[in-house]
Amino acid sequence: MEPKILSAVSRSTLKRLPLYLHVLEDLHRRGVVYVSCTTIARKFDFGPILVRKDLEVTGAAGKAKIGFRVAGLIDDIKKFLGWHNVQDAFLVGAGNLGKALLGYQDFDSYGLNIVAVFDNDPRKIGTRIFNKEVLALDKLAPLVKRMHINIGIVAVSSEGAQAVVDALVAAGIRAVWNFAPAPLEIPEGVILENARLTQSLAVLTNKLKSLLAGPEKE
Amino acid sequence: MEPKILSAVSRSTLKRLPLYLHVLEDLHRRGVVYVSCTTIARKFDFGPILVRKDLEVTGAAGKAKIGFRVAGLIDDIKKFLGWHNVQDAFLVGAGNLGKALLGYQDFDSYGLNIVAVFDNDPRKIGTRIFNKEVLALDKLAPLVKRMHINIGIVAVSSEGAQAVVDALVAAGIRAVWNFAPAPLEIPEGVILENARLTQSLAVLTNKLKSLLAGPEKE
DNA sequence: TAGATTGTTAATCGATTAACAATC
DNA sequence: TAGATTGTTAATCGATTAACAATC
Repeated sequence: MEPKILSAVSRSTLKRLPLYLHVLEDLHRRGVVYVSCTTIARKFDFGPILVRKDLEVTGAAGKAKIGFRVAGLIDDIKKFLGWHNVQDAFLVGAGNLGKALLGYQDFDSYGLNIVAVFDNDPRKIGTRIFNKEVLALDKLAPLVKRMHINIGIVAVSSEGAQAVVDALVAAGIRAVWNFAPAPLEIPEGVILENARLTQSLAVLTNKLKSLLAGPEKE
Repeated sequence: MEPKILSAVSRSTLKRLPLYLHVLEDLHRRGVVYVSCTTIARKFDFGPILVRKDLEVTGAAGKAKIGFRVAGLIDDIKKFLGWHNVQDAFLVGAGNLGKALLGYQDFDSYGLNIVAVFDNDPRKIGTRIFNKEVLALDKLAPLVKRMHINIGIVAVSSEGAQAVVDALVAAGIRAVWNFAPAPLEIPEGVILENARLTQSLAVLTNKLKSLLAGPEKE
C-alpha cells in the first residue's frame, strides 16, 4: 500500500488520475463521504477495475464493501501527483496563450503557481498581465537561479522554443512544460512534457472525417 | 497501401502523426525532397519502425533505399487527419482560453476554422475578439443548423460545460472539442475529444516530484 | 447472512519492437 | 555490387481486463 516510485507508474495511469480528482472533488463538494471504483468509473468509458488499479499506485486504501473515503482519496492523489505543495513556475511568452495560462485561476489547485512572465518584445516588457509584470528574457537565467525555480512553461512560437528551452536548462530548471508544436531536445535528467493541442485535434478531425465519410460499417 | 478506415487506427498513432507533420513541414521549408523514417525518428525518443508503422495507416508509399517524398507525405498525413479541407467550427466561451484559441493563427493549417464565438455574458456579447463578433448563446442552435457546423469547441467552465455540450448536440453538431476539465456525457454517434491540460501537467509534476525526491535509483 | 467491493494474481488484448525478404 | 530502406510478418512487451479470495 506504499505509493509507487519513479518509472514504475505508466503515463496512462498518470493521465487518468486528474480525471478522478475532478469527479472526487465534485462528490466532496456535494457532501459524499465514501465512493466506490464502480461509481467513479461510471463517469468514464472504462471499467472499475482500471480505476482500482490506477488508485493502487497512489497508495490509497479502501474498505471492502464501502469503498474509499472521498477526502482521503483526494489527498492521496494530490500527494502522488505532487499537487499537494504548490511549485513556483516561470512562464516564457506573453502572447495569447501565455495570457490564457496566466489567467487560469485553477493552477494553484494543480500544484502550479506562475510567479513571473518573460518575453522579448520591448512593447510588452514592463506591462502587467493579470497583475504580473512582464520581464525581459535576459532576466530569466539569473532569476531562475536566485528563486530556485524548477518549472519553466514555454508558450512561444516553434522557432523560438528550442532557444528558450536551452536557456531554461542552462539556468538550472528541472522540468519544462512545452506548448510549442516543435519537437524539442532536452538533456538527460531534465523533464520535458509537451502539451500539444494539435494531437488532440488530430484525433478529433480524423474521427470526424470517418464519421462524415460514411457510417456504412455499423 | 489504402488508408486505413475507422476504428482500426489507434489513438497513439493518430497522436504521433501531427508530430511527424511538423518535422516534415520544417524539412519542406528547407528544401529537402526525400526523407527516411530513420531521419524522422531521430527527432523523437522512439524508433524508425514505429514511424514506418504509423505512416502505413495514411497510405503513404515510400521507396526502398530512398525513403518518402516529403511533399507527398505531408499531403497524405493531412488527408488522413482530415486537415486537407478546412472545417468551420463554433467556439463557446469568450474567456481567456477562448481568446487564446481565437488568436491562434495556425488552426487553418490544422483543418480548423473558427467562424463564430458564443458567450452568455452580456458585457461580452456584441464585442469583437480578433475581428470576430461575440454572439449570444441562444443564437447557437439556429446558426449551427443554418451553417451546417460540425465542430463545436467548448471553452467554458466545468459547471457550464455539460449544458453547452447538450445544446451543441441538440443543434446537430457532430464533434465536440472540450477544454473543460469536467467529464462530459455525449450520445452515441457524436465525437467527444477532450483537450485537457491537467493531464499533461499531472505527468510533469509527478515526474518532477520523483526527480526532486531522490535520484537514488540510478 | 448475502452481496458489494477491495486487493491481488492470472489471462487477454493491443501496441511496440524485432526480423527479414524485397528493392532501388 | 553493397547497403540502406521499405513493407510485412512474427515476437515481445506492457496495459487492460478477468477471476477470485478476503472482508466489511
